[in-house]
Amino acid sequence: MPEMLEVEAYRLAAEPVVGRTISTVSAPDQWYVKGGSTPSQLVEMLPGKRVIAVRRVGKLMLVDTDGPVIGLRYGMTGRILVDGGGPIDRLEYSSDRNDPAWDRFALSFEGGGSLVLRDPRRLGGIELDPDEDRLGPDAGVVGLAAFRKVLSGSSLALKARLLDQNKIAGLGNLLVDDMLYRAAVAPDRPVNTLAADEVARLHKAMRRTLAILGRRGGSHTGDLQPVRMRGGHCPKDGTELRRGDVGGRTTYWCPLHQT
DNA sequence: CCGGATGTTCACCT
DNA sequence: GAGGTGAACATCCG
Repeated sequence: MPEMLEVEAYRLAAEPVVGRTISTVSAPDQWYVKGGSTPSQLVEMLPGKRVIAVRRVGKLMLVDTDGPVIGLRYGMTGRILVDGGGPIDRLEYSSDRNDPAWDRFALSFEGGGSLVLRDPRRLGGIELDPDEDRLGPDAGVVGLAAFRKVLSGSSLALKARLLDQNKIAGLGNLLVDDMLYRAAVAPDRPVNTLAADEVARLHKAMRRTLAILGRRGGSHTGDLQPVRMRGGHCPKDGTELRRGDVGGRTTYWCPLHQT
């Protein structure tokens, strides 16, 4: 997905629909509607409801209404279109084509305008009243003390724990690799071997990574991104990067300075 | 043609 | 329960 930086861009783009009233709903894909709801329930329940706010926790976007909360997940290739336009035209690993056949969910509003979720690979989803409590604290706001709790009581690999949305919400594959690169910590370190100063370094690196990549324009603008390939070299010291599977995801890191 | 890509969930192991 | 693995979803790119 879009990781949290992209979802935040989507959230911002959706702000203009706050205050509008939903007129019609399109949910053509049953598989895309999660959490035990059915497309027909959405189509019945949402028209007439007014949008109160658009929020985000981690990678989950939440549209508050005076009825149910609408939860939007973007998977890896989901984009938002608001009143016909989108904040991100080109998405890494998605399609440059722009086929309305990939519209998995759409709201139309009284007086005009729309909010559309366009998702080629269909990895995202819609859920009414999603359980927000299952998510860990948002990576953008979590403080050092809470972050220490995230990284405690487990022998799991560091990267696997950082990707666990129930422990800390918002980080994806690219953001984690870049923050670990900056923090100079190896992704396969068991969480319970991290020293207190390393955890502090990770927290600082996470915040810097989010700020810098946010400014640059997204999760794909990390320092590791240009060399994220077989045979890539560390921008810091020129060492050939290691490539491996950590936490079930392809991972690149520098074997020299990330320890 | 094949493998792999910003993700999540579920089944099935140990 | 914790943790690992592989499959599933569908499309594009090298």
